[in-house]
Amino acid sequence: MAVARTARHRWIDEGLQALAAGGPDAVQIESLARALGVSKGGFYGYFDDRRALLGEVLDAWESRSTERVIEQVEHEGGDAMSRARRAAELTFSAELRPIDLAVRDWARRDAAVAERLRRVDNVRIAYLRTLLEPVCADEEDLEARCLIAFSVAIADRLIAADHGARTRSDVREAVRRQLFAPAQGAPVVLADRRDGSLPSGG
Amino acid sequence: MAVARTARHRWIDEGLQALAAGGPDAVQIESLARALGVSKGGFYGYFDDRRALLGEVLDAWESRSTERVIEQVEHEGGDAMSRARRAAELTFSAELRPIDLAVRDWARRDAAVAERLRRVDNVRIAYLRTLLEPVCADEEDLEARCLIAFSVAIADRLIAADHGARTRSDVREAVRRQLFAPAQGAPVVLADRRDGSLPSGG
DNA sequence: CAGCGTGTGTACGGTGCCGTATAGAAGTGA
DNA sequence: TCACTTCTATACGGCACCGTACACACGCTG
Repeated sequence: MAVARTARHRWIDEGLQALAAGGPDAVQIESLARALGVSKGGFYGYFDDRRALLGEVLDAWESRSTERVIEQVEHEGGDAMSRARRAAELTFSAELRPIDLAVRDWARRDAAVAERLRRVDNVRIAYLRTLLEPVCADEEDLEARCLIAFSVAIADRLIAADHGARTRSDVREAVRRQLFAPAQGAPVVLADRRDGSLPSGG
Repeated sequence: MAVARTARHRWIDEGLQALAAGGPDAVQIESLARALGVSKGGFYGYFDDRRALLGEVLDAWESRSTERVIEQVEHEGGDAMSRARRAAELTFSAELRPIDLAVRDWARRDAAVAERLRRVDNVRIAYLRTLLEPVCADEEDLEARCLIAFSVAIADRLIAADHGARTRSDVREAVRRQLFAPAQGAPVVLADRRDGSLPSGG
């Protein structure tokens, strides 16, 4: 059996990069082949067609941006605010963020992609809820804060506006403090859980 | 002089629709021609090439989503919160929102588009500042609230997550109330300006 | 060193789009 | 009615991409 000269996963990785850089339309077999330094000859040995590759590209993105991130964050530990920041860092890292944005745009015009994105976002928000729950007054407050946190994280690179003397990073930090500030109506015992421990659920 | 059978602006309008539906790559001359029920023959009488059309499509979007919106909102009046809601409604209307999102995605890979978007977003945020300024404790608070408001408005259709029993609209309303709640350190006189009047600047 | 299987390079037909050329149709003015 | 101008339909060459066909080359296996 001859050795695989261009491994299957290299097509997927290259596909992820193309998706990040130019959206699904930019995931072109001949273009990926050029980037890999090969011809497209071998591609159809691994994948049925272009659609099949796009599906596997989405699979790869889905697993990398949910399970792997949460496992990593929980493994590192820390209080709720620093875990939230770490989760955001990992989820919206330099490699994953552009893919995330490309998938969101894609989801606007492809129902199957939208369904995948819904699964991913629900996993992410469920995790975010566990981090924000201790400082919130009630469920409505919790949902509002989750939506804010998630929206700011996503829209960050989509918004082009300036903020006077402040940098975007300054403003984000202010938002973060506000998000983790105890609600006026929240129980003091919860508001004081600054060590990041979750309510023991009793 | 013969009458224009397919007016110039019809190409631009159709281009806006195509941009909204499928991004800049979907703004194809032959495709627009089919949608207009003509052939592409006449197109090159109005525009040099495809790039020229895309430029004018962006011009149209830019003017419709800044000046026209603000004029309309100021004309209708109301307090700050309802004016903010109205501005969001107009800016992110059923026709304009998909264009907005498409332009944001486009701006990630085209510097000229990014520069246009920056202009547009700065106009929008400058207006938003005038609405939020009365309830804010300081400039940092103001910038944070502006970023939140803008991010939630933009990310709304990009986020696919559910919110348990609540609808997205419920959660957005909760965010809105929080955004317009007077800051704990804010001057009472400003917090009470619920009629929407701006500080007279003295 | 043969013989084989697997991955790859190259070539091909098909399709869809861009931009140009050119002829014709539709309206205008004498 | 007859030029004349202006817009449009059609046809064309060029290009880039998809998916297939086929032949070659590598590297195992005996």
